Amino acid sequence: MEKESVSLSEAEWKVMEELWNCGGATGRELCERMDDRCGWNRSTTLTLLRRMEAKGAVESTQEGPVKVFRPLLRREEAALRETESFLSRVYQGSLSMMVSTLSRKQALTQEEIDELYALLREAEVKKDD
Amino acid sequence: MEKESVSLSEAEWKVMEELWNCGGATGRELCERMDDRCGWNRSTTLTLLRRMEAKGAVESTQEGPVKVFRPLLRREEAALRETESFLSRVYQGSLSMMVSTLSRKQALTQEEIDELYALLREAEVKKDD
DNA sequence: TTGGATAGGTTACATACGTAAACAAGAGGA
DNA sequence: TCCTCTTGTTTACGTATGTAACCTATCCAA
Repeated sequence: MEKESVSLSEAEWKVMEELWNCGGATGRELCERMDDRCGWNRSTTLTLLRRMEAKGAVESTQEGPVKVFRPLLRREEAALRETESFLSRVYQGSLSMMVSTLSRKQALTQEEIDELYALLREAEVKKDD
Repeated sequence: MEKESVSLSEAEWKVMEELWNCGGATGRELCERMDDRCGWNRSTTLTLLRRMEAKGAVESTQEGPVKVFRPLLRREEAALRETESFLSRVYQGSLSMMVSTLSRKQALTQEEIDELYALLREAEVKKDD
């Protein structure tokens, strides 16, 4: 329930991804998609959905003969939480240290660099509000 | 042994952090530090070291009466691997998407923005080599 | 009415992780 | 010599995670 404390495992992220993309889907639909995308067995998907409902990441409603699952977490919330935990674990919480590492390892393309410039400019403008 | 496939858990990262900082230390020293920093029991630290040795993240040598542990993974390698896995899990592999999210959530300080600019400039210069 | 498709629930099981108690072996002091 | 401190090893245990088989309730078509 405390959205705060909900954390998603690797596999759960994949399911959430689907849910975020479509807003909500029946168990059936989700099973099919996860099979397509990850080759999961139907049971696997349903088990994950059940666990995710238990931890408050999704909710489900019985609609006639089937269940419809919807995300309870917003993608950005989840991403932000995960990002913070990642940065603190690996880079002492410093985004700059992360980018610096990527740069040193030549892991930045020119495209990314350009996009980042654009983002930074935007971020600065926004600060002036 | 395949450094490629070694992945570190949250707790293991903390131990590696210590090892990276000092280059190597005896079990005793590590137990003390982890107790200081995380309040861990001696056994906890030693168990982690053993598991980490098993997965090839550290090595140990018997030196006289004690063991000395040293990191086998380089910090940057580990950080890079972890970063890639994180980005692909949460942001479809896109660093820009991550920064964009942080920016939208006002999670960037002016200092960070400045540092990032500097890093990007450096990265570009380096590309000209 | 009845047997196969459907949708979902229950149980299972191996591995990973956090955490530590219990145990053993060596070394130095009483 | 014997006890205790130190250092490390073994064993343990609950929870999380990935993965899925098996079971059950329904409902439709033959």
